[in-house]
Amino acid sequence: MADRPLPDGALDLVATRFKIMSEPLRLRLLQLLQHGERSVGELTELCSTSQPNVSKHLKILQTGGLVTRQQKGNTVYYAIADQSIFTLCELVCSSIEERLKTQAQVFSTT
Amino acid sequence: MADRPLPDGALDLVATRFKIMSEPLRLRLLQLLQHGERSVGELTELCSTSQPNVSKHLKILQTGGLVTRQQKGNTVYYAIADQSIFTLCELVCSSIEERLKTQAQVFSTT
DNA sequence: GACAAATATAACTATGTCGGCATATACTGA
DNA sequence: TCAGTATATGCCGACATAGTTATATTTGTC
Repeated sequence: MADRPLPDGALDLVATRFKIMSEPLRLRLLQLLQHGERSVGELTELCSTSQPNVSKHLKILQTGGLVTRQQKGNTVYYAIADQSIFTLCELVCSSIEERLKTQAQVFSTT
Repeated sequence: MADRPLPDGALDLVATRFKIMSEPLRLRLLQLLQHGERSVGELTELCSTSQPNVSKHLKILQTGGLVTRQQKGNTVYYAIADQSIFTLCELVCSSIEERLKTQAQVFSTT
């Protein structure tokens, strides 16, 4: 609720965070990790895309601090690093839902 | 708090919203509109970029439903359509802040 | 050490996006 | 109607990004 404008350099940081979350596959990965860590192999199976592609996106998520990486023996497990991610998604979902409802009403002029 | 996963097609919609908010200039425009409508000319002056560029980004914001457009005579006023935008930004800011603090602690091993 | 499995990286292509410039459109007033 | 102002659009070049394929790297097993 603080009314301070975003600090000057902060705009870029915030934009970067949003950009990381602006790819459907990355959102899907986050969603798959929501209830616990998963290996790259598991994620690849669940995403119907190539393993290199999954690795690349996981790296982006990790670099952005959204996900943590832990190696156990031969396999690597990724996990959510920041639960606020899901709050963001819920907020956006609600906003979109409301907008679509409003748009829909335009057509139901009884 | 609902624990339902995002509906299937929703991922793309959410990603699209995040993508719209992933450009510094667009965030800047939203910030400038936070306390009331502004004309394209005003926004252009405050953004140190070209007027066509501002118009283009405003169109993207409008198409995404983040901003409304109202024409009064010769000038066009844009305004925030969805206040939840700022909640998103604050959440991201807090998250980044916390992460940076954590990273900073690594260096202060007294 | 040799092999197999899991993950990461590199090189490439195709597509998307930003910003600038020129220009078109819309409105106002004389 | 003509000039002037405000905004939008089209085109272009530079650059970033997603996905694929091939390959490298790491780890565990024999």
